[in-house]
Amino acid sequence: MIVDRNRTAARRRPDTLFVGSVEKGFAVLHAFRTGQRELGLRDLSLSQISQISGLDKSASQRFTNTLVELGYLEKDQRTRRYRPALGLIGFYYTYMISNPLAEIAMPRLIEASQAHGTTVNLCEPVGTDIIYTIRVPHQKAFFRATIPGRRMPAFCTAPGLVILANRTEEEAETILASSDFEPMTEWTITDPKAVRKRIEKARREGYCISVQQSLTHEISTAAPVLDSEGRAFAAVQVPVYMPEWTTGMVEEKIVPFVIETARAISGSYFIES
Amino acid sequence: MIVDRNRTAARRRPDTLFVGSVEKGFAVLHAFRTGQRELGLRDLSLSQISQISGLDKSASQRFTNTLVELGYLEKDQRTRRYRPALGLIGFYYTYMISNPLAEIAMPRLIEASQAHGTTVNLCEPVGTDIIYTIRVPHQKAFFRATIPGRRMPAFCTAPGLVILANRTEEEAETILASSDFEPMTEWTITDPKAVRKRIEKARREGYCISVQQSLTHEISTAAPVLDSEGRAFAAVQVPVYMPEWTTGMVEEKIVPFVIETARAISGSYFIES
DNA sequence: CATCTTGTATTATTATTTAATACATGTTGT
DNA sequence: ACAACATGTATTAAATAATAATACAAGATG
Repeated sequence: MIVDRNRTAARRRPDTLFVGSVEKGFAVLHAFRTGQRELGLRDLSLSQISQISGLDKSASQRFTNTLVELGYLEKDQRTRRYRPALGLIGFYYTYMISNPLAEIAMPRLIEASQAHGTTVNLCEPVGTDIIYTIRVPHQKAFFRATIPGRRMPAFCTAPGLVILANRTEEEAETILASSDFEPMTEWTITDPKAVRKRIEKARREGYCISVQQSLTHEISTAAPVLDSEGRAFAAVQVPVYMPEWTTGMVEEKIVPFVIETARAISGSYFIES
Repeated sequence: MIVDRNRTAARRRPDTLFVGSVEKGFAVLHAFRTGQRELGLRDLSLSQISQISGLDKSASQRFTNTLVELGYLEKDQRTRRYRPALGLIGFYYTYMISNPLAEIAMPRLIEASQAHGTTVNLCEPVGTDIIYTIRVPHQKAFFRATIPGRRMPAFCTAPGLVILANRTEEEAETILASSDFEPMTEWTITDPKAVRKRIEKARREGYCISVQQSLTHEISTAAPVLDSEGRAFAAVQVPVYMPEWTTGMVEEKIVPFVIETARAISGSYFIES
């Protein structure tokens, strides 16, 4: 994330209610996600933070120092490198505890996971991406794929497609228009036409199965969580792995309870609000 | 969290590398945790944010606006109230993905959960508290008790005590000295002498069982994750509930695999570093 | 051992944040 | 239904607090 230095100029009216220092602080934290994803680095030096965040050396220094003092970064005195600190995870709790969807979904996801012996996840859409908000892990998997908060493009994931399928035509098109269609695996379908066909299929069938679209060996199944108008605002997702599983087995054993779980959450949420 | 307005004066040397605006931004986010815990509020009005954070009206306005623009808060245009937004949960991922302990622990926790049919958690210490960093849920429980990022006082939780038991005398004393010994349930042991006895017991036995100390009906079992010097830097914890479980059953069925899982994580971590 | 890169500390400058204020909108009680 | 109050929003002059330049120290590299 490169901070827009001329934010005020770029906006219609200079936003005097926007505190740039806050954005810059987050830009530093954000550098760690980028650094991990693009360079595979767990910790970053000051100059790396500077490069990735786009902040100059002095700014990196000040914001990094600030974040260390606040407990959101920690510094290895030996290597002089920084890494995310424990203070960060409190924000997950803050979000979840005030999230009515999570409260309703959690027991249902746990129940489904236990009853069917698989991992069961909840996803919520953000821009062109989906985020895994709740994970109830049940098999070992790639470490990345077991952590809540992971972000994936909507266009190549079952939960993303199933949410797009249950939005208005315009909404879906807007999201697709700003998607980058970068492949995640060698099997990722990146042709926009093919992606649209998958969305149509998901709309007709009420669920979506993705094979190795975002992770090798993974068969991902998802069904939408709908509000009272039938608009998707979340998805239940279950991953299983090849070669133990085939799409045939998934259709028989996984699809029904994924749909059922998503429907149960939709129903409870409807009553709540 | 009340922001120290005279931070520079309060510190030995005025810290020119500390950006106060960042702290204030986090103070606003922090207000939501406090608001939820102390007032049970899911969303907050501007004036509530102002009251809880200690920032004045203007500051609350600016920082709240900023956080909304950055996607860390969302505003209900109807009620004009704010609540934590999805952007926040990315920080959990950022922390976890760069955390070697988590990577080692995750598959072991999943395995243990599956093998023994219980929830299995990992906790890390912060100041006088412990934080649940990984949760592998397996039974339904209080919603709060299923969310990673939850913070609890060390003195009244099995993982907290078992970590204190495997620190130096001074370290443990320092932490206890700044603990507030506020009871969490009507059975919480708050007498410092009794707490020290529990720590000694945990040190001798290598594990700790807590009955209804932080949550009613909960029997909590924990064992320490140790570094090569024998210092605890995390704990494996398993909660079960009364009356289905008794301490006798826990000693027989739970304790052995909690110790075993913690030991396995310690061992792998040792090899890694 | 010299050269380069990276991290740390200090400062004058000014741009950004600030707090006061005024206005708009909503809420409450009689 | 209206008045009185509380709360939210927008604007601005003033000055503090953040900034970026610079110098120095400490490692890394060849």
